[in-house]
Amino acid sequence: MNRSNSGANLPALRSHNAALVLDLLRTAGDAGISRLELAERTGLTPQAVSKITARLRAEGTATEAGRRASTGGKPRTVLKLVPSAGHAIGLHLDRDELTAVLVDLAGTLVGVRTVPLDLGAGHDTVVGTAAEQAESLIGGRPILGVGVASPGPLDHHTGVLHRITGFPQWNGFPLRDALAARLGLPVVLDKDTNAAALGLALRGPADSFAYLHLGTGLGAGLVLGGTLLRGSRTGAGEFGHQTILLGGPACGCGARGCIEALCLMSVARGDIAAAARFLGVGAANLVGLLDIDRVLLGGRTVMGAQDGFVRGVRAVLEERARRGGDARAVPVAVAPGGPHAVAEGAARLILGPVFGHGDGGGTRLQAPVRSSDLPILG
Amino acid sequence: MNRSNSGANLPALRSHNAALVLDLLRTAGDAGISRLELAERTGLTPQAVSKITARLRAEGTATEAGRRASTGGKPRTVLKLVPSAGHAIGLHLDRDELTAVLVDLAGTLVGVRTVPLDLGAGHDTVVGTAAEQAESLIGGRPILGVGVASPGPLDHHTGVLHRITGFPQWNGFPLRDALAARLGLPVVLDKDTNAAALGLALRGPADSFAYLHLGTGLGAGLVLGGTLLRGSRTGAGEFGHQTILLGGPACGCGARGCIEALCLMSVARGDIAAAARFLGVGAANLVGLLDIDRVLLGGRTVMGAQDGFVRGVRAVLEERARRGGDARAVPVAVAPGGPHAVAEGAARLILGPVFGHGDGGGTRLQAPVRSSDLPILG
DNA sequence: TGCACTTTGGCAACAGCGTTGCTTAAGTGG
DNA sequence: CCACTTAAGCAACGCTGTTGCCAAAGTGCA
Repeated sequence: MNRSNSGANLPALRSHNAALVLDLLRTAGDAGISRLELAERTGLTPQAVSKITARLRAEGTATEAGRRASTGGKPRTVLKLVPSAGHAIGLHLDRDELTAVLVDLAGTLVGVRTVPLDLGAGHDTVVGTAAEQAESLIGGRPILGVGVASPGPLDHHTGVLHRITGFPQWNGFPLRDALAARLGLPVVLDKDTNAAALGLALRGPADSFAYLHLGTGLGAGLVLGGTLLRGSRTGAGEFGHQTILLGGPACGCGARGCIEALCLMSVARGDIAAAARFLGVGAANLVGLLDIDRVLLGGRTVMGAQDGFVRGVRAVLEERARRGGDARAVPVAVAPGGPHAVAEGAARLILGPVFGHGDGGGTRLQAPVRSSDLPILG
Repeated sequence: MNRSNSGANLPALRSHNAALVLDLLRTAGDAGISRLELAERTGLTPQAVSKITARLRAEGTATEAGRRASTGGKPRTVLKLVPSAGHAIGLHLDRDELTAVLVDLAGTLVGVRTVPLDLGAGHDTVVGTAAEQAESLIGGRPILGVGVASPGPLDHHTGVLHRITGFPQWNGFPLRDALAARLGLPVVLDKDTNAAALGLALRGPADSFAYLHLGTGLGAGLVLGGTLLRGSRTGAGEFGHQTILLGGPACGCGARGCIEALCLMSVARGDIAAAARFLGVGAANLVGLLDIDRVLLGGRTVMGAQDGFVRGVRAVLEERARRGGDARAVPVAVAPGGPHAVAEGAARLILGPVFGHGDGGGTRLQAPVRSSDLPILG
């Protein structure tokens, strides 16, 4: 059950268990999972799992798909998620382009559209373009909702943008509500780095990790204990302006010795190794402070010199591990996912709550979201 | 309900709601709280709250205590927690002394004992002394469990100590199990900074804060979104060895420019203002990265020059807020709680789960903890 | 081929949760 | 004194996961 301040009743109990089972089905993927395995993993009795899966099958969100080999008795029946039982839209609003994706319940990409878009154009133009792209992908399908990833800062709870660097005209604009009104769908807004981290969290097995994004700026998405850390005012992840060199070179933020400034200066000089070392020092600080399992790198600058950045960051973390007497350093890798990773992560803002992850942001999809509320079953 | 991977059944539902109500009763303190207010706060129906509070009253953990003024009808009956319905022991194992406290359900200090203790003495001596101090405080009362706060690093899940700086002989010692076997009570082990932070979390209203402890070393306890962050290997909060001055003075850890080294060197020179500024830079990094609401300072060194440290850290944070255009800087204060704060926080390791906070650590008190399982009600 | 055994999974009855509908208790105000 | 308001409990209820039992569907040996 979610750590919350609200009481739970029978429907909440039911949703919780259904979401848990759905999540295990999702994680199992094409391999599927048997009822008894579900019972072991959830701690529920086999009979309870039978009832829950029967409901899910009746709703169309799960299905039987073959059997396992017998171990001396009746063979186990394999259950799988039916990915087409629900879809979500993910929008990545970047400074110069808009990427829209349609994904199914399993998170599989069903459709993509990318169009150039000047974030400096008027509110109506941007909202209109975003809505058009979303609608063209939907194609009449029932949609759970729309997740939007935007450069920060912004307020995830209210869905309002703040002062985006270089685009002050968006300050205070209620993007979530504007888009929700235009599309008639639930919309959730979050920072691009958070969306990327969320996509990675649902993809991989790492319980705690940091996604470091180095593009025109430097930011981080933090997943701690399986949960995305947004902070009190959706401000968490401001990694670029961590001071690592007191009295160092001036940064655009007004301070000195910020990681971002040091990295970008090195990159501008063409010295990737130096940039990677600065990034590594920041990563080492993160690893120590938060005790994370993994560091993932992304962003256009990193993608332009993947090996150099991974090697440089890894070297700093290995040095740190040696000092601490740890057998193994925290692994470093380039974030998987390709060019639509952020948009796909944005879609996960919608899919997450269906599987019991997070709270669906400011806009609760339902209260609580239960599988029987999937629109397709309406 | 707790974000977990385990299914929930009716007893779990009942425990969850009972814990929620108990927590509201605890928070209300001497002022008490009415049934209808409980219903509003939990989202449960008034009738459900009536049933739950009736059970709690029957068990002895809650009681009626007067009525509020009428607002035109029957006046509300005020309910309060019965603090004496349960007690917990908190032990603070420090390098040179042991503090043991006995607290009641409300967290109120009932008894304290402090004895000198050399952590360098043998395992049996230390465990024996700890057990003796605990037993002398218990005095036949039914006890929920014993929380132990120790210098890190250690593993909170297994209850095993790691390589404590200066006391390598404890490496790998299963302190939790040793003490549990000796006392016949559930024991939970955690780092001293975590215990301190947990005590502060249950005391104040701040949802997210950092407790920075500057004594012989520098560490942090992080509470994010109401939950103590322990990290994957109970390693979170290693704040002292954050690099803030690349290529700076050498630190005992083998790196250069660690906050701890910079702070302690300044303190050694008697330059509290400089130490506070270094601490402030680290705090500013934290505030940006985690978007916390509050910074609290503690530890012997801080307590020796409270004003200097608070002013210095505050100045850095205010400068940071000005740069970011924020109206208000994150507030800084000395952590309240007095000399037994850590031991009291350790006791909260046991009390927390009763009120639905956290998971009770490696040793689950019960599975799940429900109020009817309080030993006193046996 | 037949029978014993193992394992899976559903049916039916059940205890217990919060909810609903209604009644009783205990005040205020004209 | 009576109408009204508000609080809180009783009883019946729907629905949850659980328990006890049984049918289905395999394996393996005689």
